[in-house]
Amino acid sequence: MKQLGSMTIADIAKKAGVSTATVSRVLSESDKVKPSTRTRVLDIIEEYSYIPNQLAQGLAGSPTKTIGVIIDELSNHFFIEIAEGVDSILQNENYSMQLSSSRWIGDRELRLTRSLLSSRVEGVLIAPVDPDSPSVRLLKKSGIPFVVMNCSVEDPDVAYVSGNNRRGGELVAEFLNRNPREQIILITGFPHQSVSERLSGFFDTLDSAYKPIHIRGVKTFEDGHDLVPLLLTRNLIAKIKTTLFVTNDNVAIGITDRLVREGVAIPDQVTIIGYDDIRMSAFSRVPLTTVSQSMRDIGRIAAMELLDLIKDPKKERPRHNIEPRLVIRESAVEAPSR
Amino acid sequence: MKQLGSMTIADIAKKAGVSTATVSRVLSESDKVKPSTRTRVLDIIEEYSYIPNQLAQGLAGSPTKTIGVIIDELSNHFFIEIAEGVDSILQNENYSMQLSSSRWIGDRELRLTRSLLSSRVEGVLIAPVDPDSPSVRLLKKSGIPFVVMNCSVEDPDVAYVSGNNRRGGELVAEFLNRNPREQIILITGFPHQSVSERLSGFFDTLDSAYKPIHIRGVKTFEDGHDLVPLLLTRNLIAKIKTTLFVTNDNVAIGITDRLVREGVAIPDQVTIIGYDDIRMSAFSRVPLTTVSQSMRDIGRIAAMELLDLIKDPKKERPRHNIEPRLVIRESAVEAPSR
DNA sequence: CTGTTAGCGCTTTCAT
DNA sequence: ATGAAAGCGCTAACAG
Repeated sequence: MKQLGSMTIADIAKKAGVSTATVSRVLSESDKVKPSTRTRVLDIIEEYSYIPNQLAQGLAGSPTKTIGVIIDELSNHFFIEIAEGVDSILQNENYSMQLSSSRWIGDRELRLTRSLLSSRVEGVLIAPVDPDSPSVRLLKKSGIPFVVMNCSVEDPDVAYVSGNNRRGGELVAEFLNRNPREQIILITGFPHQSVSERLSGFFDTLDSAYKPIHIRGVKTFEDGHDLVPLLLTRNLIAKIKTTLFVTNDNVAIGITDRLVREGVAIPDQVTIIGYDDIRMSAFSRVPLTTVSQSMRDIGRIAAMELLDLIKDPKKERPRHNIEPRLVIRESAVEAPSR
Repeated sequence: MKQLGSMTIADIAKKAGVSTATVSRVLSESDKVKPSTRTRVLDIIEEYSYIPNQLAQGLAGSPTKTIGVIIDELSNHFFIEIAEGVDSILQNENYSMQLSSSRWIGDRELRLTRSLLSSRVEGVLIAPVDPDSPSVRLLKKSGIPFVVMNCSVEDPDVAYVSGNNRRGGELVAEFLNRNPREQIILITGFPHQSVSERLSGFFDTLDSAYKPIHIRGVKTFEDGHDLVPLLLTRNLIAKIKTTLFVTNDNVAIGITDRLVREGVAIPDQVTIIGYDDIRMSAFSRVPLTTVSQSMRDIGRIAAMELLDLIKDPKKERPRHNIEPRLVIRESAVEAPSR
């Protein structure tokens, strides 16, 4: 017996005493096959556990039933939750997802995009490093259906699903205006459109008396952890009543943990507001007050829209801005104490 | 100009005034091309942003440079950390990974496996629902290089990388023997080989005076959360000094959080020991004492072994049992109080 | 160094 | 209802 995987449709055809065309027909569920021969073929297929070669199928023109998904980080719960949302939709439609991570590297993102195009996925979902990145331009040029996640794109010809980041920033500023503090420190990680939007909403709304300090490049749990000593010595957050607005829950959780270890009182002395509301945020050292934008929804909506676009490519490009809301937990509470 | 993606090697060949073979050669970096024609071809490729069709390449025999990865859950940090480890290795070797989740459903796992085989990945990494699942048998039959993760397999012909789960269970039991408590409750989720092994190591080592209660089917953060009221009323854990051994950190974190909310003192009244040491465990409501088995290492080692296996398919199948260690944090401390 | 050509495994008219 | 045959886009001998 031939090695599994090297068996071809021709082998099956021969054993069943039919032509390859017929085998192909039973494979594609086409009903134009006499039931008796159909079952005969199916039996042979079963007997030899024959698996059709997807490459050949794709090349010969049948749809690959695969969509590509590119996210920025595997190790960031934010993106994983998006991927879950996507997965949950695709599974119903019997599509499979090809997931990969750009690691925030534009070049890698472009390579991944090329690779997806070249493997003839039917569509792609991408959370790009930049809304105007080469990969997005490539996708547009390619004509393949795609939707951008976690970015809003100017170009009306590209579909996207994003949180309303400006609004999120405003929510935080409003909270701060209601609950004044002596000092505000902004902590951000990768420079990304979503972050700038959050900040611009934030600054436009914040009482102008505030002069927030801005610390950049803080990207991970560990970075957050390591930042705390600096905050303590340089920004005197143990003396000055401070609010930390951290534009990424992962980092906020790291900071919170270290702050607790250092004996800083949260939220009395230091108040922390995160962004994203990843699942962990409710369970962290001090449950995190944060801006919630359901990532699962972003993933789900993006996937549904993509599927629609695949069915009808000339459909108008949908553009979603999911409304965020501020979830108050323990790290920063509404204090009518003024 | 042709639509990007429908452009073929023949089009490029014609425009460059060479044969398809030559274009193919410059594509494959083969050095047997005169530099001048090489650059000419490259220019044309650039100009039209031609991307070769991977399906055709694969069909025609060139390696796909892709490996398939099947995990049980996307939403479980345990598996994500494995995937990260895998990704970190593959990226260096310029392989890409096709990641998908079985959702603990054997049938889905089998479908995914079939799909991977049928798309001619060069190898697969799988964390199977069961070490003896149909997918593993299929993989073996297929002759494709693969390594099982998070399971140990009897069959000496299959490679695996797993934690030493028995030993992990022993570590917990030893801790309990050293730090006696009035009541022990075992909390497990999906029935899985890794869990049974943990339990058997645990029971074999635990002082026989203990009669642990066993609660099954607790699978997620939320499940853990929701279990607490029951523990309180049915098992009186607020009265009886209890240790909870939870074989999955996700669940342990959920339980811990709820316990804190309910005002139960950890670790004085209730002590919690988890398993896995996912990254979050250090940052959770009460930092978790847990059995650590570096998942990133499991992923990394599995990926390296797979790559080796791809290079030399007749190589002996490696079998790794990663040694675990107990990480003491705040949810259960070593108490010389006896 | 480069071109010709025969497949790779499957789908899909077009006949029958 | 089924078969024959022409591709799908690319690679890999084999010639030259």
